[in-house]
Amino acid sequence: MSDVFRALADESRRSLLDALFARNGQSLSEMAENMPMSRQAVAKHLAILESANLVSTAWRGREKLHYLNPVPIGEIVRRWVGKFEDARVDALTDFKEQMETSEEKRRA
Amino acid sequence: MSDVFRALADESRRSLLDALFARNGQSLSEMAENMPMSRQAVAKHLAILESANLVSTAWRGREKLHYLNPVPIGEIVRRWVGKFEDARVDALTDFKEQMETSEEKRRA
DNA sequence: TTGACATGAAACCATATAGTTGCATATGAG
DNA sequence: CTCATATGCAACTATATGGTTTCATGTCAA
Repeated sequence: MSDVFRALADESRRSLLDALFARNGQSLSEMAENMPMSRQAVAKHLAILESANLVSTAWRGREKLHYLNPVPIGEIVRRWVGKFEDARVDALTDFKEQMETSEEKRRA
Repeated sequence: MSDVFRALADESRRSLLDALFARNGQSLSEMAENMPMSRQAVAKHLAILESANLVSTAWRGREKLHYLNPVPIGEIVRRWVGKFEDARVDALTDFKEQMETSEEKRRA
């Protein structure tokens, strides 16, 4: 869970996921060509995505192919974030009430 | 967008959001009491959450009250993550096909 | 007014992170 | 076999990050 959020926190890594979304199964070299950094840097990012289970890999000869992970880790994120969305209306209510209370106090 | 993911990347900040989910409208001091770090550290975390628009604040006298932001930033995250979930099945298919191709090649 | 309380701000420190370069290893092609 | 290609690994650097401590400011209450 923590790994997933930390993996997604980096813009370069989100770009890599976008690249795989556009074309799945790319090799490291392929992906590195489209990133403004060294191959080694890209390899590190991909390793982080892999250990967060957002990407899975398969070797084909000397190429390491990268795939968006079929395991729906995204569900975890959605559920966690969704929990706060469910509280949205109540939060707004509480907020407004608080502002009014504050306003009454100020006038008194 | 980037701010949101970076804000959510830290465990302490997710705890603070959880705390506000449990009881909305807490003051800085209140929140700091339940965190294993100094008040100043908590203030920094809350500032980050605020600038990512995940939390909004209102002053009541000398207290600064914190609220889960009614603006549904979560939607952004859900939509971004959801995009990849939509690709889930295709990714799996591509992956399997790739593995089979690879297998045939190996045997050949 | 005075003092206690709530927050803000700044300097500082240790570690984590994102990147680099250089070299080693493994595999496919000729 | 030999060489070019694809990746891995390790050392190193700069900056970002999360935390601390100290001090300043603002507000309520007696």
